[in-house]
Amino acid sequence: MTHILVIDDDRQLLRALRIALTARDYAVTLAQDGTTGLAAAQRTPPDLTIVDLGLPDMDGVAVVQALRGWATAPIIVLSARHTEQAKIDALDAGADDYVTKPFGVGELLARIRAALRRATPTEQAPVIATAAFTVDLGTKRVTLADGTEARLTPTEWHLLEILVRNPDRLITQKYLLQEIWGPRYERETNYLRVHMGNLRRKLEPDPSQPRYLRTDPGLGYRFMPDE
Amino acid sequence: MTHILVIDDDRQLLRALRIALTARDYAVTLAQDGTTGLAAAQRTPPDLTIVDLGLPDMDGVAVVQALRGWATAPIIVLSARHTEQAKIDALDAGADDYVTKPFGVGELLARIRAALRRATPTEQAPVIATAAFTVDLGTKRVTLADGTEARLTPTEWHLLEILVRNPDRLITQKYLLQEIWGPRYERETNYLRVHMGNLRRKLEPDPSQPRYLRTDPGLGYRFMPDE
DNA sequence: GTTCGCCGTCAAGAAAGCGTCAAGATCACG
DNA sequence: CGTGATCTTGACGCTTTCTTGACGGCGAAC
Repeated sequence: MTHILVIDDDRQLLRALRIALTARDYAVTLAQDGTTGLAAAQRTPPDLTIVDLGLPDMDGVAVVQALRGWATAPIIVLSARHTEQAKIDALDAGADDYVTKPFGVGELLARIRAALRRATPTEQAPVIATAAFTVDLGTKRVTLADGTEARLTPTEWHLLEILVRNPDRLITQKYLLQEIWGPRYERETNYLRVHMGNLRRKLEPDPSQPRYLRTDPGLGYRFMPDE
Repeated sequence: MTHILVIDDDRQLLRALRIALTARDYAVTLAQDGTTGLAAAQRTPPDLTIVDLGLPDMDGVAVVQALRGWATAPIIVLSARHTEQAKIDALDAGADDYVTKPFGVGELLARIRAALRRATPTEQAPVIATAAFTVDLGTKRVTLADGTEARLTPTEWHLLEILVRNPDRLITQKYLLQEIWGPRYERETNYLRVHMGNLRRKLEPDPSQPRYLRTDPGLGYRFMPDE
């Protein structure tokens, strides 16, 4: 059954959503603030998350960012704010949709259907192995050839995850920057160079001669698995 | 470059969108009614389509359905209608998002980014093969007949990609210059000669007697596949 | 036969991109 | 409030790539 997590502090809205969603045969989890919501998401990862921007303990955008750190399931943001900048910020933080209150339940359900429809149904094998290191996307760990574990920073992990999920494929600098830092950082190719350098130092057998994390000058980077 | 198709009959809006989108480095195609829009989509499938619900010749929902018949690229619906049922119908027809007029351009751009972000990066990877080299447009790689990989510069790749996507078809110098360097460089045919020469040196079995990258004197170039 | 336009080639200087380093700035945590 | 980890930011050499101008070959027009 499709599992939906709702993070909102409006008890009345929570109740209405619970009824509407369970009636449509969704499994629903409710949370009234950001911290419990994130905890619930980590305990049992939902197939879709609905987040209110106006939470008592933290900003909704922060919740979206935290979720996007490890989850790929769709996120729909609810808000009473109508300002354009709020929408832009939430969407750029990684939200899939933004619905302004008040809204019709029917519309929200339709947007949920739309978001679920395009969600990748196939969670592929989350372990990528090379001769030099092994990446476990499930447990978020990288093990080196000698058995020791590589300690990656959040940014490094994010970078590695994108590359490793698309073996052999060229990932453009623009895409990486947008995905990791947001569209405003499209031109900060400095960031990429620094973090890619750190990543190579931790993973590559010979960091000065990258074997797995290759640069395509002027275009981007790519992860090259063993033959 | 990411390609966006806009189907709308509001000339003023079309103009505004064209300006905003091209400024963000999107390639834009405009259509003023459903039939020409669908034809344009079929001719060169866009990476994202924006459809107005109120078209002169057909209902926007019908356009969405027609597109969804064969295309998987994201669709964003624009509409002045605020009724909930209209939104539900459009979303259930296969639209990815629904934006009600009037809207801010910034918001639309953010929604475009969101839609493109989650678009399946696993779009089918066309591979063009000849006896001398193989071009993989998905991974952006060129392999020579002897199995080695050809290292192309960004400009060379750009040039090759355009030609190879249009086998047997003549591509004018003007088009190539506009596409790669921008409209101001229409007369710099020097650039083409130099880079085409480099490309031939890397790909052609006998660079002085081009077999695949042919010159049509005075007109332009064309890629000629085997047989 | 000459002239003209167009093309391919070459080489040198200019520009841009890359990896690296190190010094602040920022943040999380105790 | 201090500490350590992480991220940002700027600078530096180095290499690759692009631009730019010049040259000669070739064919068509005259």
